[in-house]
Parts: sequence; structure tokens; C-alpha cells
Amino acid sequence: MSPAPRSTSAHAVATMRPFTASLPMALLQAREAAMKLFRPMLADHDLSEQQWRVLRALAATDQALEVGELAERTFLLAPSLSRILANLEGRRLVVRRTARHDQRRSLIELSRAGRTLVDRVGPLSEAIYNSIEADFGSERLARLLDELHDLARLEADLDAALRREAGERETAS
Amino acid sequence: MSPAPRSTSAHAVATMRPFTASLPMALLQAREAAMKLFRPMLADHDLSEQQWRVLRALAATDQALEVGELAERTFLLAPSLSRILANLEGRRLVVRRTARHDQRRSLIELSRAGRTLVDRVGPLSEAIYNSIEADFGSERLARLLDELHDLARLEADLDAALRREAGERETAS
DNA sequence: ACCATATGTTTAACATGTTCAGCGTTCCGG
DNA sequence: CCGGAACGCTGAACATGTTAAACATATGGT
Repeated sequence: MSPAPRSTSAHAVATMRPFTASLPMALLQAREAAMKLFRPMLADHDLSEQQWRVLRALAATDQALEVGELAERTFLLAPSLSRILANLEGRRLVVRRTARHDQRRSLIELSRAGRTLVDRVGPLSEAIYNSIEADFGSERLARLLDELHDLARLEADLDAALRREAGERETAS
Repeated sequence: MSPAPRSTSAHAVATMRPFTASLPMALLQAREAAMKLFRPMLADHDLSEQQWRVLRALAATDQALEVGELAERTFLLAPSLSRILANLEGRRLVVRRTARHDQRRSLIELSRAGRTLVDRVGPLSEAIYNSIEADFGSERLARLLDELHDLARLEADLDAALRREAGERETAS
């Protein structure tokens, strides 16, 4: 056992998890370290990480996507995506049209220039990813991804449960 | 086997990793899902996630920290931390003084009000963390943290190696 | 002592994250 | 039909992420 902290021992911090052992911190750190590898390459093509996510998601399908669908696939919130699409549209990398059956919805797809850009950047991105996979181990990485997906699902369930409780307290009042 | 995509098969996307299997995406998703659990509680105390990180780091030690040291411990970039400290200082949650031996450096420590706030929020934060740990499994979570730390270290090494290469090309020209 | 350089921190500028409000459409009950 | 509730998206406001530049202070060589 390590000795207790000194002048803080009367405070709540004494019972708090050490900083580096915090799950959100570990996830943040691992992600930031990963993105540091990709960012310079993306910057060479004037793309932010999020812009690349959008282009990648559009390239992964051959049909136009609604903004909402795109938001889910890229894990971007609607207001962020809205700005990003305005940018990409201005640069002629994506094309927008209005859905015929529902005038509220926009349909987004890659322009020819957008597709060309994805074809150029994609292999560079894969190369970086492959070097991570090679160093960390392919199977080990696959296991880690499984654990992360499980964790995310569990957290989402927990969130839903907490919101349900809160909603019931709301209703009861 | 699922059928191959149609009109995209001539493009680089055909060789790209599926979206959800991407490591940065999985890390992002797991982290966002986790933070969604903490954010409402922090918002009740008018704290952002980052502001809480700073207060927590300060509470974890009993001495004043230099801004640079604080940046490392909280994984915040200097410009972000600078703004956050201006905010926390304005709210009298932290106190700043200039280091005597080096006028460039600021020393930051919790105010009495800051410590009181940490004492109040800390247990709530721990409670949420414990519910995640309980659901996911304590040992399993510990293993996941180990893997994440390993991954982050490896990525940092890779980054250093790539920068060294780039530096050498620079020097050679 | 002086000056060039390095270092710690802050500013600036732009993109994104986050929450809430607003604007058109669509849907549905009466 | 019609009027209100729900929906899809955008705008606004503020905080943070990211990079580059600016600022003030330190440091070392001459």
C-alpha cells in the first residue's frame, strides 16, 4: 500500500481515482496519439479530421445520404455537420440536393472531385493505419476494437437507463 | 459474404477499412458515450469536462503547479488551458501567482472555493465511474486501460519515428 | 554588459463540440 | 381540410481544439 496523500487527506480527492487511471483520459490519450499520426497527412490535402470522416462515409456507399444518416455514421452532431457540409459544398467536394418525397431533407453525395480526392487520400490513410496495426498486433487490435465497441454499447445502455430514471422523476412531480 | 459495393469498386474505397472498424472511431465513440454520462452532472455545477480535469489535477496534488505541468497532466494544449485558467481564475476557483525564480512561469493552485467544489463534485464523479466499472467488470476494465496505455505509448513512438524521418529529409535538402 | 536565441505563456484565427432556439415541412387528430 | 405537434435541418452563442504568431522573460556566448 502506498502512503496516503498529506494535506489533502481530509478531502474527497483522497477517495478519487488517480488521474491517469481514468477511462475517459485513457481513451482521449489513445485517440489523440492516433490522430497526431493522421493529421499532418490530411493537412497536406487541406482536410480536417472531421471533413475526412464525412468524405469517407460518403465514399463508403454509392448512394446519396441524408444529413441525419450522415451524422449518425460519422458520429458528428447535426450543427457541426451542417457547417462542415457548407464548407465541403463550397469547395465543390460534395453535392447537395433536396429529397423529392420530403422537402425537409437534403441528400448529399460526393462530387467527381470529391471522389478523386478520396481516391488519393484513402491509400495514405490506410498506410498509416496499417503501420499502427503492424506495431500493435493485428489480433490484439481486433480484440481491443471489440472491447471498445462493447464498452460503448454498455455506456449507451447506462445512459438510457439514467435518462429513463430522470424522466420518471420528472413525470412524478 | 456480403456482395461487393457496386459503382465504387473501381475506387480506393474498395480497399479501405470499414468505417466502424476504424480505431479512431471506436475510441471516439467509447469516449463520447462515457462523457455523456458525466456531462449532465458537471453541468449542474457549471463545469465543462475540461474545467473539471483542471480542478481534478490541482486537487490531486497539494502544491501549486506551473501551467506547463498542468497542461501535461490534463492533456490540454497550452492555448486551451490558458483560456480555461482565465475562466476559472475569474470565478475564483483557482489562484495564480508568478514564480519567484522565473517570472515567465505562473503557479496555479486551488482556492478554498475550488477545493470545496472538488469535494462536492468528486464523489458524484466517482459514483458514475463506479457504475461503469460495475457493468463492464473491474478486471476487464483494468485490462482495457492497460491496452489503451500501451497503444498510446506505441502511437507516440511511431509519431516520434515519423517526425525523425521527416526531420532528416529536411536536413538533407 | 550585450545580443541572439531559447523558453513559458498568451493571442489570434479558424474549425469543431455542445446546447438551445428558430425556421420550414410534414404528419396527424379532430 | 386545418391547426398543432413532431421532425429535419440550420443559426446562434459560447467553450475548446489546433496551428501559428506574438510577448515577455531567461540563458548563454562573446
